[in-house]
Amino acid sequence: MSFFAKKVYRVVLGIPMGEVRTYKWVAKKTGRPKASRAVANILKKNPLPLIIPCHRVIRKDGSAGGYLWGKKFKKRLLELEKTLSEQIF
DNA sequence: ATCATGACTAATG
DNA sequence: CCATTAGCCATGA
Repeated sequence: MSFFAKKVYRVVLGIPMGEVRTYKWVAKKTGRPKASRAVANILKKNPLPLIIPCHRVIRKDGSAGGYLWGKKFKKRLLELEKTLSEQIF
């Protein structure tokens, strides 16, 4: 576990349910504004797929981006979280 | 140190 | 939607 990776996970863990952030946004929070690609690398290797909400990190252009279990599942999960968070809060 | 990889970004076609 | 080009950077071999 590198220092950079820990910061990435910590930042991603802080993304609220029903909301999304971009790889670039996460990169900037880690202090490396141009390391969006490196952020993607870290998330791909993330040790806790179900705990770390890496599905809330999407592309700058709005598309889902990649996902361990497929981008289409990623989109559905995001919509589910959005509707659920609206009902709960 | 060097090299390849990739869940990126931006621009272009 | 797809493909290419160039820039970018942590990671692992």
